[in-house]
Amino acid sequence: MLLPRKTFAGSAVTVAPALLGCVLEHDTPEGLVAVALTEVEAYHGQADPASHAYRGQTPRNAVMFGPPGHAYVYFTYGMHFCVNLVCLPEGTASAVLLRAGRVIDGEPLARARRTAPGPDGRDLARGPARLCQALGIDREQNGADVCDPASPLRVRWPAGTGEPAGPWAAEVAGAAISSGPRVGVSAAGDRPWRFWITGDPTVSAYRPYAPRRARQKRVSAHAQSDGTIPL
DNA sequence: AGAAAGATGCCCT
DNA sequence: GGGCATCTTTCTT
Repeated sequence: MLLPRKTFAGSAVTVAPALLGCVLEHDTPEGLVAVALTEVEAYHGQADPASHAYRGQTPRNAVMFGPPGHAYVYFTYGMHFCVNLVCLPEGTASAVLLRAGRVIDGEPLARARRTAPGPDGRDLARGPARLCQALGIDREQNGADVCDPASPLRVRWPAGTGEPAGPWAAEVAGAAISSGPRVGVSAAGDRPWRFWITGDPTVSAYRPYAPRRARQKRVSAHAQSDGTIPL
């Protein structure tokens, strides 16, 4: 069961933790690879100095300003792709960067796509660029509608579940959610807009930008009944 | 026109 | 822990 578009109606900061535990799958001629999302980051559009949309709309970030529920894929460092899911209505830019996941389907294909898969499956999709590599996501998927059942790239609830009534999908499965500073972000690095499944081995190993006193903060207990985070 | 930096990952020491 | 690979966007750092 795919996530309905209204899942992406809120801002990235509220949508990001709700995506943890949900499944991103990419169906290609080579086969299907699916990952359960374990780590995400929110980028809050033009109000966020770290967002690609901070300085307004450009050809590159146009998808971020489009309707919610679409994939914004960008190329970086001359060799890597990263994928975001767009939030908020058309005309506004807010997106969730998908940083890591656990491969739950199509592991042989994911392993074949990765250049340095490592001995265990933990790092198959650990890190935003590795996640894209494992799933075979590149420029072709920029703008893809992840809410469309006919789309090769889509997002669904965990198997056998529907929309969680109160808590988030990851918590339905008994996991706790943590938040902390974003990775590689110098501007606004203090905002705890990185979310991950507590203790999950597939969460990327990078330290937060300002790690010294930026202690991890548990947000699960602070979540409101509608699944949003008080800011 | 040109340059600098970037929401990184890999491999080597 | 650090250098390298290597390209696109954006602004003239």
